[in-house]
Amino acid sequence: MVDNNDHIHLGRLQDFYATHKSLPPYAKIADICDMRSKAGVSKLVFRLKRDGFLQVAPGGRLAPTSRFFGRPLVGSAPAGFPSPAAELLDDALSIDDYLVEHPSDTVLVEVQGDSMIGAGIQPGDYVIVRKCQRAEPGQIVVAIMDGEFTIKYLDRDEKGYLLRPANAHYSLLRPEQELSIFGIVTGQFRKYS
Amino acid sequence: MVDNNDHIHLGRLQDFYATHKSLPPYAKIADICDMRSKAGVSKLVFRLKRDGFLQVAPGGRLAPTSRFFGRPLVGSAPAGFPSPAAELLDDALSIDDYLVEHPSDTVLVEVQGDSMIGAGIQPGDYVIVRKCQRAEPGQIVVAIMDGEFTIKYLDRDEKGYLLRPANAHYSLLRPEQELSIFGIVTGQFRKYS
DNA sequence: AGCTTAGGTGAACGTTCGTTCACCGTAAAG
DNA sequence: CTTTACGGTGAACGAACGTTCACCTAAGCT
Repeated sequence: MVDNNDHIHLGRLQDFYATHKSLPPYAKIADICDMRSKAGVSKLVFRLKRDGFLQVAPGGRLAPTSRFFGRPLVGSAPAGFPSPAAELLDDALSIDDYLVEHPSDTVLVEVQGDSMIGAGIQPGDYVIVRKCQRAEPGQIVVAIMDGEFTIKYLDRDEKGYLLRPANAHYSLLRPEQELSIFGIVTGQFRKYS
Repeated sequence: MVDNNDHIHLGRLQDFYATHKSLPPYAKIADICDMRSKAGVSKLVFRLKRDGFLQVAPGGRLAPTSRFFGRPLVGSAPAGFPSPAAELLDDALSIDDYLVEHPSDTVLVEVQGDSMIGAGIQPGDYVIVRKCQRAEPGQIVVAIMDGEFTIKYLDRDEKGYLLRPANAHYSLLRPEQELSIFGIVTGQFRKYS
């Protein structure tokens, strides 16, 4: 463990980033961390980079790493007591980052109907959809039928593609002529009031 | 509505930010957006600021606004064709903000087991848990039994509280003595590989 | 046609950036 | 009691920053 004040400085930076979604220039960091010289900041930044909290993004700007975000992820620890120490699992900074890999061509669609209830997709849920025309059998897709969105498994048999609901009360859909795919379902989320 | 290419440029910036958690300097933005001059970027940034996608953080750095993160929300529009124009209309929301109302006492728990499959909560999903000791019957809670997390409906009958799975293969759990509630499930999300 | 609007270009310019250097004070190690 | 290591200081400096300007081109309008 560290015996210096870097974790305090880091905390200040985390607060700033949480508020402004951006890291300030060195002069402002000095301000935030009660330092009086940019040279001190330069050394601080060196340490935080070395320790894996900061990195340099393309273009040269300072950027946070995944380690910069203290994110409470509690594992379903099978044994023992759920300790806060076991929280830090890596790789996702926020739910947004985890669910949306390509923001520019990703949209949300609200689920209507219970045709996918067997796949854990309920009415009122939102699905995260990456817009694209091509999809693989087995994927859950948003297709356009009769001008409406419909969410189904994409399947194919010897006669061609078909849309399969995850609900025994619905039947297979075989597109009349051409199947119009709006996008691929890459995620799903739901909120309990 | 816009008739220019700014939403494409914005998309590039969103992708960059999603990857690097930081906005690049103008020269790099020009690079990203296939522009050849910083002057063009300057005008682009002016427009994106005017339209509420960007702002200037303390220190003078460019920073995203909440609108920058808003994901286009495509309704299950019953009529008409889903036009890209309809997407950009203001129904944008940030998944984080939507799902997590109280960040300071909210944690994520990975779901293990299929005891809540009937409620659309599958193994591998994440549930958003607001830590608190009190819960109401009917809510989905994370309880601690034998040192392990367990996700169940909280119910109560004339004999007291009990934990009810959403899976016919599991049976009701009546806590031996005291029921230890870790938190209330306020949301759920899942990612498809 | 002629005019206007709007996005983009390329160069110039003053400002600000982050680095570097010698130096200071404290605290642990020899 | 030195010595060393380390975080921070203050000034100086070249490089990079974002703005500004005149100009270009294409599209829309009358």
